[in-house]
Formats: sequence, structure tokens, C-alpha cells
Amino acid sequence: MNSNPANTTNPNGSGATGEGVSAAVPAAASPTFSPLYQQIKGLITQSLESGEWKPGEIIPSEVELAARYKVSQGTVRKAIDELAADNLLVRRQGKGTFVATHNEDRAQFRFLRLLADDGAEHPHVSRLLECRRLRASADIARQLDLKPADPVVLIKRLLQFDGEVTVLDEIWLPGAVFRGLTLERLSEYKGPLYAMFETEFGTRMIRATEKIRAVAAEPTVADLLRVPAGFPLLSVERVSYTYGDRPVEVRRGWYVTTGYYYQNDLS
Amino acid sequence: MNSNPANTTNPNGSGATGEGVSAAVPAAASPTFSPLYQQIKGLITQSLESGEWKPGEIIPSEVELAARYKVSQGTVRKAIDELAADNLLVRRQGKGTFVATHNEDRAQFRFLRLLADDGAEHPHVSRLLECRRLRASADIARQLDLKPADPVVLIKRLLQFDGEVTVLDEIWLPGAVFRGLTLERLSEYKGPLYAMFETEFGTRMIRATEKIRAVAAEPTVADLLRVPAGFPLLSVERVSYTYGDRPVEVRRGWYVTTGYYYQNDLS
DNA sequence: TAGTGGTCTAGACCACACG
DNA sequence: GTGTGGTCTAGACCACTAT
Repeated sequence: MNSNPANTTNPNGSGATGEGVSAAVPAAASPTFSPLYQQIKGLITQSLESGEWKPGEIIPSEVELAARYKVSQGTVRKAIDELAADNLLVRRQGKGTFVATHNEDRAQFRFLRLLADDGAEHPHVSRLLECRRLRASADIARQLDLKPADPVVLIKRLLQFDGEVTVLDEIWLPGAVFRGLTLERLSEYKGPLYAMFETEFGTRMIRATEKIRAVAAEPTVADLLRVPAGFPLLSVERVSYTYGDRPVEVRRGWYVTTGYYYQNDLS
Repeated sequence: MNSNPANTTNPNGSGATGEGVSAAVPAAASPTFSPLYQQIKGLITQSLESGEWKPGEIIPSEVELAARYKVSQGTVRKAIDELAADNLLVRRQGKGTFVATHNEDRAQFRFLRLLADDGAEHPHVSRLLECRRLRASADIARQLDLKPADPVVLIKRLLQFDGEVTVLDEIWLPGAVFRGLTLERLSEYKGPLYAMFETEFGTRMIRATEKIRAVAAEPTVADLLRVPAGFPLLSVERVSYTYGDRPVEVRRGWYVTTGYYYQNDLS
């Protein structure tokens, strides 16, 4: 690369044409500088998003990708390193690099960090209450980046830990993405919700933000969770994002934290 | 390094004698294999822990460290990369690498993730209630890795956001480490608690774990927080760790989440 | 034995900060 | 300009997995 004669300025970005980084000298003076490995990272992300490599599948080896993008293996490595750190890819020494998935991993705990008081990670079972299609409220529309009154799907469910009702979830999804999602289909599917979204609707949840509060249980909620009205509950408002930081889920959860706690690590 | 004639096996670890990695060929077949850069990371961590480089100070350049440890710059780089990812070091392009500190950064929010409903990060002021020395209960002793009845310091304080009382904290510290910590000294110090611990007691908080629950305010707590008894509060039980994963603080907090929320990012 | 990711090296050059 | 971290390359070898 260093001997590339076409060594004019490389105002970045422009070099991402899909099948090889074009005018890509290591770097060049420019107000908006983006290193090569970041461009490679973008190209790989595109392939992930487009479904060229699906969750659980292996992606081409570093050597192959280096040849494909016409960069050194080290540059591909750095791109993959970051994608692995972002939980988009999983490296396995001796085997290859794989697209991360909600299906196999122990990715369960990653999005529901509820532990028993003894620190154990108990399994839970879901009990579906309803699944309706309706029009987005202004609030939900804003959070899902939709227009008000756009179609959305609303799911309500309970989670039981050791038979105890512990979590009530209300989940809003963009109707356009989740066509054909019915209560029946939900109840047929075995495994985590996010695994289903990924497998059945091609939408992979990448990251989420949560707003956590303590609230008093309202009568209807208290009823479902089998606690007295006014009982202190953990309120968890989550927005989940997929590729490109596009929001694809709003979730409002109420957790009974008697015997269980929400685990968080600050580092 | 590859031409090192002393090319016997390197059962790792042994090569860390303080002033250069001794028998350190890139690697060697061995059941407990640890790469060179991990050993370098350990040596750097030792220098941080021993106070050779203090919080806020600059550490030697990558080239200098490479010479000191007799490895390539790339290997030092990888060690520093991880330490920076762990928030022990901070890299600044063109200037150097610095020891992280609770004094300057915006490290405030890192350990108190309370935001106003509008998402703004409001400043807060602390109002000290008391600072006593007493003997550790069995529970506190266990969490601080002390023997029961060992001396501990207990601090109680309130935090006000925009003048509103929002947080009540009870903080337990090992008495042996925090000698001479008095309410007067606490009240004199300007800035975050962790900054004081770092500056005045040489103890730097590296990471923490939190257990979060919703609880009903008990009368004494409710009084201090100016809410009715039974009011739903966020209960946050934190254990903080310093170098070597040694626990050095147990903190029990009660948060009023009216107008504020605890922000958490899942990724 | 072959292929993959993981480590280590050495050298070149770029971007940034500061005198 | 000088020094720092940041990027990129090329090549060697190690560790792990599968065949």
C-alpha cells in the first residue's frame, strides 16, 4: 500500500465502494480523517446488515478478507477486533470468526440481568398475555423513530423465575418490520425473544439503553405480579437498537425485586 | 527477540522480575501460557499500584517502555491498549499516556449514573451527616474482606440535585486504609469522594458492582429524603474494588427516582 | 497436516500537540 | 521541528481445531 503511486489526498469515506477500498493510502491529511481499518469495519458491517453472513455463520478468514479488501491482514484484524468488542462478531481460535447470535450463546443474561439474592442465574419461563397490533402513540412513535399512528405491535408477557411471577413486560415493535407476528407464532417459538426476532424477522438487537426507576405498583400491574397495589417495583424502560443505531424495540418492564436484584457492573 | 539464544521453554509468569521480562521468547508450549503483552501489562500495573506513576501523571513513552522491558513497541502498545480499555490509563495523541484519575475527568458520571428526566446530567452537592469509626459487622467484614470487628469507617451523606434531596448514602471503608479520615477532613475536601480517596489515601477505585432493587422507604430513611414512609426508592448496593480486585468500599444508597433515573447501557 | 486466529517483531509514515 | 501516540504493512512463528 505504501508504494501506491496514486498517492493523492484521500478525503476518507469515498474509498468505500463495496468490493475493495479504492483510493486507500494509509491515511491522508484531511479534516474528516478515518483510518483504513474503520472503513473496513464499515464494509464488514454492511455485509452483516445485508445478510451476506447470517447470525451463527462463519465469515471469511482474515487472509481472505485482506485479499478481498486489498489491505493487510493486520488491518482486517483490527477491524474484526473492534467488531468483536462490539459483540457483532465472535472469534474462535483455530476455527474462525462467526457472526454473533442470540440463539446459542449465553446471551440471555446480557439483556436481562436479574439474579437471585444468592447470586445465581436462574432460568425463567415466559407466559404470554397478549399480542396486538395498534397505532403508535406519539411517545412510542418518537422512540421508535416512526410517525405517530404508524402501525406497531404490542406484546405483554410475564416472566416467572422458579415459578414466581417476577417480571411484567410491555413490548412495542414497529409493525412494518414485524409483519406476521402473532401470539400464536410467539408461543410456538422456543427460546429468547431476541433469538426469534433475529431468526424469524432478520432483525438483530445490538445494544440497548435502560432508564431505571423505583415506582409504586399500580393496581393492574400489581394484580398481574401478585403484589399489593403500591408495592415498590423496579421500572425499566428499554430502547433497543439494531445496525446503524436504528431503534427497533421499546420495552417497559416492571420487576419484583424480592429475592432478586438487578446486577450492574461499573467499570 | 526471536534470535534470543536462551530459547528454552518459558513457563510464563517467571519472566516478571521487575526490570525487564527475562526468559521471554514470544511464547512457548506450556499448559499455562500467557502472552508477552499480558506480562508487560502486569508489570505496568505493578508500577501503577506501587505509585511509581501517580494518578494524573504521564508515564514513559511507548518507546521508552519497550526499551525498559526489552520488547517491541507493538507489544507495549497492546499492553497499554488493554490498560486504557480498563480505564487505568488514558492515551492522548501527541502528548503521551497518563494515569487515570478521579480528579480531573468527567469521571463523576461513571460512578453515579443519575440523570434528570430530560436526560441532562445535573451537578450535585454533598451534605455530610456523619463520619464514625466502628467495628465491622459480619456482613460488612465479609464484603470488605476483613475480619469481623475489624475497624471500619462509616460515612453518611445526602446528595442534592438542584437543591432537591435525592440520594442517601451509607459508606463503609476499611479503617486500616483510611486512617485519619474525619468528618472535618471530609467537609474540607472539594470534589468527588473517590478523588479524595485517591489523593489523600492513595486508594484508587477501579471498578464496582451494584445490586439494584426497589424498596419501600423506612421511616428514618424517608425522613432524611423528605418522602413519605413507604415511598418507593431505588436501593443500590455497591462494592468497589481497587488494584488486584481488592474490595475497599461498601456503599448502600437510596435514590429518589422522581424526576431522575438511573441510566444503564447494555452492549 | 492444513487452516484459523493469536502473538511478536521491525520499519515506515501519518496525525496531533507544543515549544 | 521534535516527540508522542496512531495507522499500516509484511513476515515469522505459536496455539488451537479439525481432518
